[in-house]
Amino acid sequence: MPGWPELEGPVLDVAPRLLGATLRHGDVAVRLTEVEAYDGPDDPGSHAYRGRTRRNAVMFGPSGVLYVYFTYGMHHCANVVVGPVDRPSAVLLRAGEVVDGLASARARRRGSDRDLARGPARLCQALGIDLSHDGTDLSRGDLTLTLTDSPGGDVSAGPRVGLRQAAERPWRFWLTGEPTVSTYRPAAPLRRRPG
DNA sequence: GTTGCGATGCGCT
DNA sequence: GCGCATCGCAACA
Repeated sequence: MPGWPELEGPVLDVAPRLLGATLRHGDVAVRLTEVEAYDGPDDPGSHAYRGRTRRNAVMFGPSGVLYVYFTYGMHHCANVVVGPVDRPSAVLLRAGEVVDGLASARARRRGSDRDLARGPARLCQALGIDLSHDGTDLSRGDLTLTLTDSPGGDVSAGPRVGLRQAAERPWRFWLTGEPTVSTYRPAAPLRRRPG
């Protein structure tokens, strides 16, 4: 199947081009301000690094599809699938600015407007995205991605957030100076519980 | 602004 | 069983 031509290139090229794009679900729209690249077969930090499983299956499909996963027992995170079929790459949507449907987004989340979609799980919450949206084609329907020619600002790059594997790769991209970009927190070593 | 830590359930070894 | 592409809250600066 065709996929989405603008998203077919290498993930490191495509990821920064998603900055400034708009993800809309129903009446809520978010302008993306921070994203992170995952390059399946060569990336120890990627869900697809160890091959295809039930969870990561949509990463192996056509570009322009949403990959949603559930983590920490309570949070959802959303990615845009990128690259050709069988190259399981994706771009994690880390943060954005709510540009439409503010009332609906506020109803789903507590906190300041700036924080509504600041962080990958918050972004999903503000947009009402969950596992039922895994595999959704973003080119049509109720959940859509609209690309932009210009991100609307300078792009910065730096280390990925929250990973223990290959976090040092500078594969996180954000719009310089945007207040909605999530605060950087490196992955912490796990402490073993006593007993 | 920062750091520390518990919540909570599923995917994977 | 272990670990997680996280968050919110408390405490501190």
